[in-house]
Formats: sequence, structure tokens, C-alpha cells
Amino acid sequence: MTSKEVCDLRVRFAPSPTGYLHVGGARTALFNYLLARRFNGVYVLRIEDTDVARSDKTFEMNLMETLKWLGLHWDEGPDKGGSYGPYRQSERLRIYREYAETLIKEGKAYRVYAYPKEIEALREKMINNGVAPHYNREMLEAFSTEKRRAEYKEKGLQPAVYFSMPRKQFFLKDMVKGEIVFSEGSVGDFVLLRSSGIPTYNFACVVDDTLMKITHVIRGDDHLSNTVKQLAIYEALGANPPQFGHVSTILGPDGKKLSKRHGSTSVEEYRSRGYLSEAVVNYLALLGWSSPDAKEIMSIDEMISKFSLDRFSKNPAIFDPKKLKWMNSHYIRAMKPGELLLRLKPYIEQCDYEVKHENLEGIIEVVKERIHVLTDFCEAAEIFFKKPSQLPDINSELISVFLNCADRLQKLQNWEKMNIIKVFKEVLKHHKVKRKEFYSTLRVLLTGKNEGPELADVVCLLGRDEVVSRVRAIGRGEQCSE
RNA sequence: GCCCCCAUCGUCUAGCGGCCUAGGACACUGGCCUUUCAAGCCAGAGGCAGGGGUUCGAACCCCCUUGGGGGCGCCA
Repeated sequence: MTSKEVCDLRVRFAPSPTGYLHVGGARTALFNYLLARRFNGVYVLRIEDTDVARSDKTFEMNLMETLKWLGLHWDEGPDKGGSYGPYRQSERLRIYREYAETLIKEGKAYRVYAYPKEIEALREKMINNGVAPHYNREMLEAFSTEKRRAEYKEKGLQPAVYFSMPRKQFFLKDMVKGEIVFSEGSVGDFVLLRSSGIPTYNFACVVDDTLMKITHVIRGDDHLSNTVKQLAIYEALGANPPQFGHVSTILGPDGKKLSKRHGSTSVEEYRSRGYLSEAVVNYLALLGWSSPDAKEIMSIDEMISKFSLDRFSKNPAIFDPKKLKWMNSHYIRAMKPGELLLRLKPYIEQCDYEVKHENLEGIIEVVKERIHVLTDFCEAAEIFFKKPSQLPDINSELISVFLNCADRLQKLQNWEKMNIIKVFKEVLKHHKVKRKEFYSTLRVLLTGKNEGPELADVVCLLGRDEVVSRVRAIGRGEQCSE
């Protein structure tokens, strides 16, 4: 990339607000963000809401919220404004119509007075005849009879505007895939402006990218075949296309395009299931891109400093929830308890017990080692807030050992982990009990579980009163049964 | 049917003609550590889709086959 391009670099993320942000979309957003930040460019958010039926303002809000959560903040967008707005396609309809009009005047586009049903029939007929379903001007304009035009006028209908696809080859120098040739006739004429006056994706996208001075476009390779249409429109408009980089699609474990039936596909779902944005961003970055030093755990700033366009992989990537989970647990373990507490807040509220403790950070410190997602917290920390529901089945000899242990703990001067360990050792010295048996039984006695954090930590955090009370329960339990 | 893209361990990938006896990460298996589980550490298993070329030499370049993905919408 030359220095001139660098200083003018403008990229965009252009989602359509028809659902929650998909992990594939998030990855696209991330790559564009990284490119912008790496080369001091401008990152634009554009809302592609030209699908009136499916677009929803709620999704738009959610999209922006999720993007912010991921830390992918944009410089220009519908909420922030900018010199090239508006940034919502539904607010730019006049612009598209003007451009369509120009193309019609220049003979590069034309009006079609055909009903969608008729076009559909035409299409089916071609498919049935084993011909590629490509339209051309001649077959489409056949519908535009005098009679039909009058009918449209009478009913107040607007004709759709079709683009006249030039019969020639198109070349694309893709930043990811390399040189691609679209042979002549690979696509036919297609709709620019619907009869509703709303532009189609390919048209709006080109007009906007041109007007918004977008220099680089990183997107999923499901757009690759359509790029020829866009290239043709750029040419018709007399505009220079941006540099394209088509990243391979993210697939599900079965090798098919990642979809709902593979489980969670939206960033929102991972967020609510207790994933950290750092982990999501980090994992997504590794799907189709790799850092030059082979380092996998990277902060977003690290990714920015290492980002370059020549490290994209051409092959499709299968989404691996296991690795994401591993990465998430890694980030949880690496996080300072104070910070983790903040992230944990919404999940703590969902616990079915009251989380109240003078040293909650201390609890988080020992619990974070064994959780993979934030939603694991409630179950993992339960031992500190709930007394065990069942007492272990132990003999009276052992009971007296534990009662003695409780007495010693009761009298312990400074309630500190090291001192608690000393008490354990004393008890083991004075009683004929196996180490392993002592510790494992004490654990069950205190927590009702066979596994958990280091016992001294548990005891320390539980606090003197609670520990003594829980241990002595075994004594009371025996009394009751007699 | 036509067009386009892709092909390295199960998965993500490194590799850009000799540093490859193909490296790393996740997952998996075994061991160590340890009062348990987890983490951590060590070790192991596991791959260049197949076939032709080009070359002194090919995972890497070319062609074919096969396999996978995507597109061909008044969806984006």
C-alpha cells in the first residue's frame, strides 16, 4: 500500500438491520476496523436498510450496541454524522434516483414495465430450457408496450429500472483472492431501482461507496460473484471502484454456511452466554487472518499494530466453538478480579442466591481459574453463599477430628490462608487420619462437593463463623439422628 | 444448468521452489504437579485430496479429476 493511499484510506462496515449481528458480520466489521486503525483511515458505519420488509429499527439499534460492545467504534455513522451522510440508505433514496435517471439518459439503464410475476415466469422458463436465467434489454423491453405504459400510468405504478450489463469481460484484482476474470455473459441485466423506487443492494452500495469515498472494502466472499455487477456500475458511473478484499465465509461444523441450526451464530448470543468481547474479537480475527509472529492471543491494539492485507487465508473457515470457549476462559483467567467483577455484574444478578460478601473479589480470584464463561460463575461460586444441602456420611471418629479442627479454627489468631494451613497440619499431626481423607472429607463437609478451589482458600474466604458453623453441623446432625 | 471461489493434522492455521523428518494453536491421549477439580508443565497421536506435468529439486508453479463453498432475486 502506498503512502498516498494510506492517508486517504476510508473503509466501511455496511450491515443490513435485518437481524442480530452475525459472527461473520462481526468479523467483517473487525477486519475493516483493523484496516482503518492500522493505516490511520476513517471507519464508516452505513446502514443498508433497503429491504423494507425485513429491516427493523430495533435491529439497527442492536447492531450498533453490539459493535460498541466489541469495541469497534466508528468515526462516521448514522448516530455520529460525518461529511458524507446521511449514513442510512433509506435516507438517501433521492440520490439513488438521480443516479438512476442519469444512467437512463445515457442509455446505460432502462425502465421495465413488467410485473414481478412476469419476470418470474420468464426466469423459470429459461431455467427449464436449461439456459442461464439472464435477462437482456430486448426481452425485458418487450413488456413495455404502449398499452402497458398507459396501464402503469393509470394505476400510478412506477417501472423498475434495469441496468444494461455490458457484454464484455471484467477484471478484478482482489486483495485476498488475487486476479479474477469474469467472463462475458456471466450475468445478465439486473434491477437497479425497484418499482417501489428503492434501490437494490448492488446499486445503493456502489453509489454510496463512491460518494462516501470508500477506498477499501473487505467483505465476505459470498459477494464475490456479485462484484462483477458492481464493477459494471462503477464503470457506467465513471467512478473508480475501491480495492476489494473478499474474505472466505465462515462455515458451520458440517461445512455449510454457518446458520442457526449450528447453534449460536449471533454475537449477541455469545455475549449473553457469558463470553467476553476480547475473546470474541480475538477468536474472530483468527478466522481467515493470522498474525505474522504466529501469536494467537492478542488484544485489539496488538491486532491493529500487526494487521496487514497479505495475511488473509483464502480457504473457508469452520467456526470452532471449542476454541472460542478456550480463549474465553483464557481471558477470564488473565483478567484482574476487579475488572472481572464489573463484567460479572449482570450474571451475578441472575444467580438464584444472594451474592453478598465482604471479599467478593477474593472469591472471583479463586473461582475465575475454573470457569469458561461468565455464566459459569453462579454455579462455581455457589459454595461460598449456600450451605451444603447434604452432610457427608462419616464415622464418629472422623467427626471428632473435624470438631477439633473447628475448635482450633475458632481460636485462630489471624484468619489468614497460611495460618489456616497450619491448623490443618496440626490437626493431621494430632489425629490418626489420612491426609487425603481429611482434606477430601472436609471439602465435602464444607461445600457439599468433590471438587473446587484450593481448600485453604475456600476456608479463608468462607470466614471463621461460617466455617465453624458448617463444620459443627456434622456434630449437630449426629445428635439429631440419635 | 451456467459462472466464480477454495483445497496442509478432526478444527483454525504457518509455509509463499531447497531451511519440511511439514511448525504452532484448539480438541484428543498419556504423564508430572496437587488435598479435589481446573489451570499449568512435559510427552504422544494426527495432515500436504488424487493424477499428470515444469524443475537438479515441489506442500509451494501449471493442467486435469475429485471434493467442498458461494452466486445466477424487484434479498443483502
